[in-house]
Amino acid sequence: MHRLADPRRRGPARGAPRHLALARARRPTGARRRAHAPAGGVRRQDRHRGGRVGRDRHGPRALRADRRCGGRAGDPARRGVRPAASVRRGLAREGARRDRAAAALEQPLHHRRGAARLTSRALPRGAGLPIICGGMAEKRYDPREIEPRWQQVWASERTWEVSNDPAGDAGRDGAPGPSAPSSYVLEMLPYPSGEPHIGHLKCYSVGDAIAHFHRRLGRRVLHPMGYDAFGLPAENHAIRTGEHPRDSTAASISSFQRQFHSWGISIDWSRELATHEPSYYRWTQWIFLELFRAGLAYRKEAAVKWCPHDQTVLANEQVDADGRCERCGALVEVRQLEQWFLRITDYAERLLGDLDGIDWPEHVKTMQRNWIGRSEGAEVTFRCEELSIDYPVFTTRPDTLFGATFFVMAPEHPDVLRLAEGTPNEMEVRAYVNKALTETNEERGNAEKPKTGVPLGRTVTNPVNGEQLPMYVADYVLMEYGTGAIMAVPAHDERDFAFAQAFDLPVRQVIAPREAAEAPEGGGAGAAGDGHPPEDGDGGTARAGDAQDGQLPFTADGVLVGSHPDFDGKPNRAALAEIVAWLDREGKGHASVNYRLRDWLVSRQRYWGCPIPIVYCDRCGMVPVPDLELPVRLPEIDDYTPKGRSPLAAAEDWVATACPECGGAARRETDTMDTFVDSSWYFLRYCDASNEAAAWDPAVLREWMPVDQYIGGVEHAILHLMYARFFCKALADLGHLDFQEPFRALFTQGMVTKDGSKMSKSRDNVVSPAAIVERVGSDTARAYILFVGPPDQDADWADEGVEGVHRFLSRLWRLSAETAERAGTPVAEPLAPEHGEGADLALVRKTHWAIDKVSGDLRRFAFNTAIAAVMELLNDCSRLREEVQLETLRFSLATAGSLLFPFAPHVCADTYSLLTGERVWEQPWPEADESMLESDSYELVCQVNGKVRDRVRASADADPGALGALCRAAPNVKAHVDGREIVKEIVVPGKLVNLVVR
RNA sequence: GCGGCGGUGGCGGAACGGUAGACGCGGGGCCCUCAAAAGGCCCUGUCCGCAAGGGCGUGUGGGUUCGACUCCCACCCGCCGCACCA
Repeated sequence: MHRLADPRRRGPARGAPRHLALARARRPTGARRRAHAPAGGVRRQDRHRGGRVGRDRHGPRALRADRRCGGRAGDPARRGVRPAASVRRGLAREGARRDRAAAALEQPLHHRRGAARLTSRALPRGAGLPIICGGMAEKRYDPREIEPRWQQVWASERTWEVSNDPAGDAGRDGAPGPSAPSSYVLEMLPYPSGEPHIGHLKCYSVGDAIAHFHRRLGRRVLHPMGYDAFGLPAENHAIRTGEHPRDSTAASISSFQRQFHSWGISIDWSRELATHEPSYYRWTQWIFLELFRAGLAYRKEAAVKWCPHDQTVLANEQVDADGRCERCGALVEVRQLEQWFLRITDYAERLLGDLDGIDWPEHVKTMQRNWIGRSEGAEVTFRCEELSIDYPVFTTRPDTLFGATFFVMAPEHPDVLRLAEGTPNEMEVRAYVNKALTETNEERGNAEKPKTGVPLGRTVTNPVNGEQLPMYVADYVLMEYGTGAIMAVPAHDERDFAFAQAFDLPVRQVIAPREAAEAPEGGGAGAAGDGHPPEDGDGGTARAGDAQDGQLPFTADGVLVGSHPDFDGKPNRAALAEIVAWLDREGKGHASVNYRLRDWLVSRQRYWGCPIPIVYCDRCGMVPVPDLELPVRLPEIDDYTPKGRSPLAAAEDWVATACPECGGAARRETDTMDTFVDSSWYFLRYCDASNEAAAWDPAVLREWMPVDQYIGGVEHAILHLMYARFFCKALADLGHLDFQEPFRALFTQGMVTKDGSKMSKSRDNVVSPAAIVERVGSDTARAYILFVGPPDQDADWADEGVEGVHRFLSRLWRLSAETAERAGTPVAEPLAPEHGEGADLALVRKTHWAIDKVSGDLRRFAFNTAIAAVMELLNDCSRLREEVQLETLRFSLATAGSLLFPFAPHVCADTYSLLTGERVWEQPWPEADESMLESDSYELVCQVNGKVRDRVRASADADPGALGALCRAAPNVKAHVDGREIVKEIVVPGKLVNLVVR
């Protein structure tokens, strides 16, 4: 229920010395107060101001006790009934809070008396005496005063903290009861490098709006924050400047903390974490070992992507389409190295299938599906008789097996040199392989490039017909996909066709377009051209160099020809399944599914990352560090310069250790983990952030997980989101979690651009959030960024638009403050005449309309239209201010503040408090009165042949016949009908009437 | 090439198949002022018209419908992701 009474409802006048409370509530702040601030107050503030990660935290229990001492014991009954006493108490509390908050503020003392009290807060620091006109002070919206004041309240009261025990928060004001549903609202944790940018502001503005909305819908909301603190930028900075990554990271983290506070984001700071703290990465290491023990983390030598600039290997996902390092842009090389991998491919099928059950944007799901790249087909074995080696190949087109005319292997294929050995082509093959391996992805990975390759001088047997196919090595075949070898069917594959043309190889068509195949013998269907399809047997073989009149390669579906009597004439899709079954029976192949997804390479030869907790012992091999010895701490080193091996190798004392199994001399693993490992489980840790005995307590996780709403940029659509999903599934399989998907719903916010292009230092178009907040306040900045357009789309930053939103907030504050002053005592339930009529009714209706509109818009992330609706409401308040009763105005303005609170919390907390004496965040979300959403008459649109010709007033309960008559009678309708025959009359009650005339 | 998203005033953007352009910016006019800032009021898709009113308008061309920004088909343009994936 909406706490604010609809002014139409009359209640008994509240007695009570509210004015006393008011006087305290309004007591202006002053610099002198700081000196006299109660010790308790100061202590509380200090506890929060630093906010350094890893500081001593006071547990929830201590916190609750603290609060009770303040006489704020629970009052569950408050939600239902609202005795006047509670109003008084609330206001008294407000006064005390303001006193406490005052300590941080600098206000000239002479602003502290009498009629100027509102003004005193409103004037900028250092301004002279307020301008008094007609006994009423001019009011001015001053976010620089308002925002810190409310931030202080939220910080000192730890307003946004939630306990893991559903009963644990029951004592606090506005807190939902123990039976309240929980809600986990999470924005992707920031990477602390430098200062927050405007994209952070957008992301956290979206998340905060959702968090506030959920809270006020009565849910217990978990809304935590942390820092993804390991990573290359901090390390590269260290290489340049010598500053320890820990120091530059700490500086950046405190800058993020400061700004998050100044933005007024409602964060539960008691759960703050940073992934570089031993108390966190201890559990990252534990998870790694769990995966290791389960065989999901393993070492293997492989051709891996190597960044020559960062001197480290990269995950496939960290190499962009041009073959460049995602971080530094250097061209990536391929190296054969032994590295750590996580077996994400084991989860490919589930990662794909489970996408169907989560509420994510379609384009993100699509990206993940593409990335997993599932292909169904068959694995078929080709045998090289000379060397007696079987070569399985994967194909999605086993229906074209009879059209295979050659066989190609990737240059990286381990057998290539062996196959060529002793053949006349040996030297040529060697040269080709060397060249291919040193080429960049960019040079090699271009489909437009002419096909190159070298014959291996060997053949393999096509299992379906025993034919000998010449073998080639060519760089268009990739080692990473399938088996690194393919059967080539030039007639039905564009790449094979191009290769066949370049090497003048046979092309044999085995699938013909349906219509051509069905055409009578010798008929001029022409689709397959002369000589195609072949009559019988293999008459369809031609040289690729022959004229093909553009018919080949033919990659569409059709019917089989020239294959095998059992299959010829059948549609290829049907034949495909039969051929696979036949291969299976004959032991020559079997159905198979292939994925583009590769295992996740997680080791990095860098310093600033989580150490891999493995020890190498000559006797025992790879030995995991025992759980009790975790964390394996990152050692101190002096030289971060990349040398192609991990900088940790230089820390000799650290590397040398005893084998946990045999006690003998052993060496530590010196690689660190990819930072994406750190961020693949942080959302679990928030739930139980101070647990020192385990990464989490599964019972606690049950309370919060999975995340109800996850928010972040699309740039993480593949990497982070895929890895986090993988971790959940793997940890669930190991019995540590009882859910499969970490993020029930996902929202991806668009970029913030300036003048249409991405903000960047080189373009010199960076808008700094700190500067904006300094100039116009965080409410304006946050509301603007949500107002400028749909949050999932890119938004262009325009300073003029910011001014517009600032004007809006100014008007809201000013009108509210004036109204509050005019009305005198703030009342939680503004009283007004029993009924409304005229302007009062209109404004009350508009208010309920706004409640309905904003509620609906919030549910669908349409923040821009939600804010627009409040603007409309305020415009009406402003327009009707002289015509409506004071209580109506108070009701509408308070509601406006209530609805806008999720987007502009400080100013709304302020106006709501001025008008009602209440704290808006403790109020339930308003509910629209259905009966106020429709009026008893409306404007009926009158159309003739679909064109609007007139508008008339219609009564809401008029029946369709009456509406038709009303329309026909409308003057301008008459003019357009003009004696013509009305052939049809469409009546849409509540909307319009359309007359069809001839 | 494949997949996804989008194309509406001078600009950002609104519109369950039912009054296209909410809200904001920008622009114009006026009020307040000695003046300005701030604020307030009015106008603002386009063309014709003194007006009433009318014509034209949501990338293009078709279609469905009493009625289409919205649904269907074909195309053009832009952005994003993937791409020699067998």
